[in-house]
Amino acid sequence: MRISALAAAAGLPLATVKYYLREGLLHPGTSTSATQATYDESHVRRLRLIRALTGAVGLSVQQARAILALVDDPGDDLYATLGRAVGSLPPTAAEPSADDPDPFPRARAALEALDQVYDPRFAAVAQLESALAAAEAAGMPISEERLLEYGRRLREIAAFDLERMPREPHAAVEYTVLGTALYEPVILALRRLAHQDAAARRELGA
Amino acid sequence: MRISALAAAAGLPLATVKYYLREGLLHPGTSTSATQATYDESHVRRLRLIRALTGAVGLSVQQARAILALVDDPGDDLYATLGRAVGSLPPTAAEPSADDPDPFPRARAALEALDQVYDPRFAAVAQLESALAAAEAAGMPISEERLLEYGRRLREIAAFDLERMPREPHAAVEYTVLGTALYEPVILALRRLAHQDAAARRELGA
DNA sequence: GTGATTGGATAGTGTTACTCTCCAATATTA
DNA sequence: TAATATTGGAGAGTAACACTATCCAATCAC
Repeated sequence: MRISALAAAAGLPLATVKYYLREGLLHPGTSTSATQATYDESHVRRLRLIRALTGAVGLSVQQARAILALVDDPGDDLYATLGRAVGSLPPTAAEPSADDPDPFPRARAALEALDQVYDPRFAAVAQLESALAAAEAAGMPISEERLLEYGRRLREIAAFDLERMPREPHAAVEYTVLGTALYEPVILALRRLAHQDAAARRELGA
Repeated sequence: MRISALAAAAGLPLATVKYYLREGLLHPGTSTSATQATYDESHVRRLRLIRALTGAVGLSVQQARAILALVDDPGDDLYATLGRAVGSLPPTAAEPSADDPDPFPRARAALEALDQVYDPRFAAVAQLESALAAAEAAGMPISEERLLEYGRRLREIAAFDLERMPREPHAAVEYTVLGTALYEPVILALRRLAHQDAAARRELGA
């Protein structure tokens, strides 16, 4: 398959495929001469994955590259790889000042209340802190009761996810990293729809 | 309070405050002369809300304006207002072609399986469809089992949210719209942390 | 052999979220 | 009161981003 066929197969403009190639999101094809290279199914699949990440998940090209790099070439430590993956997912929280003895007080309290591991190096901790701080600044702080409720339900979801993780290490990383990213929009949409469903039932029932 | 004091109180550059004023996110102060106006606490609070929405929630200025307009001036129909609010939240899904008899097959099937209302006019339906399609395109389709599990947990969360909705209509709209937007980053962070917690426990336990 | 296509590079485009500069009209301060 | 600073308002400038377009000589396909 030449490049124009690849673009057609993925339903993308040729210029865009060249762009992804240039940006290193898509691995090069096999050169057959100075002005020719061939591409295969793996390139088509990769383009679909790139579009899923930059489209529905809403990643920037940079962030998508970081995630893809992790999937392509994971470390042997799932925990650390997952940490790095989460770090390259939005929202990107600001780095804490290095000398702050307690840079994430809200997140630490939350995790203690939930009886979960608190590791300030993990990017999601900073994300949680800034999300809690934002809710607070906006005049809608999250009560401990709400936090416990959310935390409990999400731990149930996470347990479900973990149960279904493939055994084989490379597949496990791919599943975990992509599952974190790809299923998040589904989760948000489902919550919004659950709200709508509840509101509709209330409207009709009252 | 003059504009520079307002900017200082909100911790923002003066130019940025002027920008939000120009863009209509922040209501004007009370003019006291041709080159003077005064601002009060409501302006400080509004700036904090704007930053929460554009920062942690990740809205664009356009999207934040749409959300704020809804909070300022909601219709009397909570269901419809919630629908409009969700429509202005990311991710923005493409409009379906008007003549398609079944524009959201995956979302429809999902909602039927969950025994929830299916209303194709609701923006979250399109969002769910594109999220499911993206997961599928990326080679990680969501099984019905997973959908049921996620849907059930998120309905529990939504029920909790609804229980705590204020009775007074204006407050209810504000709670619903801002709660949808502001708590989403918290939910994502909690899921990521639950994964991390589970992975850490497994690492140590094994 | 001739016109189309290729890989590769460079430059241009439209959008977004600020940020800067300027201005004359006021305020504040000395 | 005179010198200095600040204000509201408008316009232009900027940096990042995700493409998109143009160009080129080398090579294909017919």
